[in-house]
Amino acid sequence: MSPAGSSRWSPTTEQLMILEELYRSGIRTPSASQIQQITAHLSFYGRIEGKNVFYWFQNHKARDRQKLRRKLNKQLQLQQQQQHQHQQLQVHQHCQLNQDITNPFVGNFGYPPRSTTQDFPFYNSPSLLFQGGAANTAEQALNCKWNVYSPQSNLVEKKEMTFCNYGWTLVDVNHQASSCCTPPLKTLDLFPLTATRVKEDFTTPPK
Amino acid sequence: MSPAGSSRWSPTTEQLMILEELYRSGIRTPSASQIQQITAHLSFYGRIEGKNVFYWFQNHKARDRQKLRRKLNKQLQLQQQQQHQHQQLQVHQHCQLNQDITNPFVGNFGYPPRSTTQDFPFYNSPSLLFQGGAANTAEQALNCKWNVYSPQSNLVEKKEMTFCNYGWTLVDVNHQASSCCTPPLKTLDLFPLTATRVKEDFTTPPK
DNA sequence: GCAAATTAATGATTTATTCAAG
DNA sequence: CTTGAATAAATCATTAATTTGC
Repeated sequence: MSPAGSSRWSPTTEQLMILEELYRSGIRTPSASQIQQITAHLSFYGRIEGKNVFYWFQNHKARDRQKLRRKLNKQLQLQQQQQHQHQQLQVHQHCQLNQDITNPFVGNFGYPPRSTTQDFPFYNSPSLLFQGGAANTAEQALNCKWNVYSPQSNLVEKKEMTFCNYGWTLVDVNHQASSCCTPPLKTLDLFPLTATRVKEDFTTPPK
Repeated sequence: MSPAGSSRWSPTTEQLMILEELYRSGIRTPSASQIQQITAHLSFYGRIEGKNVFYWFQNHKARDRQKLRRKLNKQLQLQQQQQHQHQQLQVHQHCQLNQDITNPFVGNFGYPPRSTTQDFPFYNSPSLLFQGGAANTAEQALNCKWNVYSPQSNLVEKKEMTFCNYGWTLVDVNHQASSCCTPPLKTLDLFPLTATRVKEDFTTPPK
């Protein structure tokens, strides 16, 4: 398939399933640390990098919106056609609606309140300096260490995660408050493999 | 001004002058390594990070295009007004020009041929791990070392630059072909402090 | 069945827009 | 009002599906 590494990443089925599960569970714009965790987790199922995760969510979100827009446009067109018929029947006057039906940008979808997150977005963000340990496929108790370089503080922070109980646990390495949106030393429920919540409709109301 | 570091970067006058000089000299979308070099250079004049340089060029380019577009639009509007007057005088017929004057996207500005550069763009790119040396303001012979982490090769490459003869020289650290657009071991002319070329018009013809 | 040729999906970049600090 | 920062939209480019002729 990929002789000596093809040019672009192709998600494996398992990776894709997990990504979609995360998306369904509400994740849209994962923070840098979330991306790190997701990447670490998914790298168990095949080659993957943080930027792939970043791009995946960006694209998936965008194309979701796109799909919704098109659907709404069709509905609008239908509605207007019906209105038109009505008008022809009722013989009514000038109704030069200035709504551009062909313009795909109709719905003003509710952007989430611009994140005041302290977590810098991925592309400003730490590069992941894996120090091995992730490729250790022999052991069941996987452990994943990496460094996070914060260009803001100019510091390198050590990170570590352990795979246990069929889930990843973040290990507190240097006991300092991680100043991250997710509290440290807690089992992150990023990977609800026991998926119960399947919200197919994520049409959060705009504004 | 900035008690313990204000939230966003403000370029110093010198930094700004150099950035503008670089821009005038033709740089629009600096590669990762260019950003590193520029950042290293400018950090001599004040606190600065790679992302600042990245954003600066992005914004400057965008707002330049914006300015040009507005100018062209005004010209077009004037032209059309004049045409309109002509038409009224010459009493001529249907001339429903389908050019949308209000549409700000008029000029098809010549995007540079999509970079086939091997150099990954900045946000996929190395974070700059400065290892000190840049703050050594006492000595005239400045030396600047840093590491470049490539998420693609998962390798960390050592880099080094030395300030001498009123310019920066890239030092070849590990003797491997840097596989970078600029040949190593050569004085980079990124900072033409002896600026002679002042091309105010960068209207490269489209396509 | 099976490749070459087309088309559809989708990963990766770049540009446009928006927000808010100063 | 200017402009650094962040995000969304548009675009490009490559891979996968699918069709087509044999």
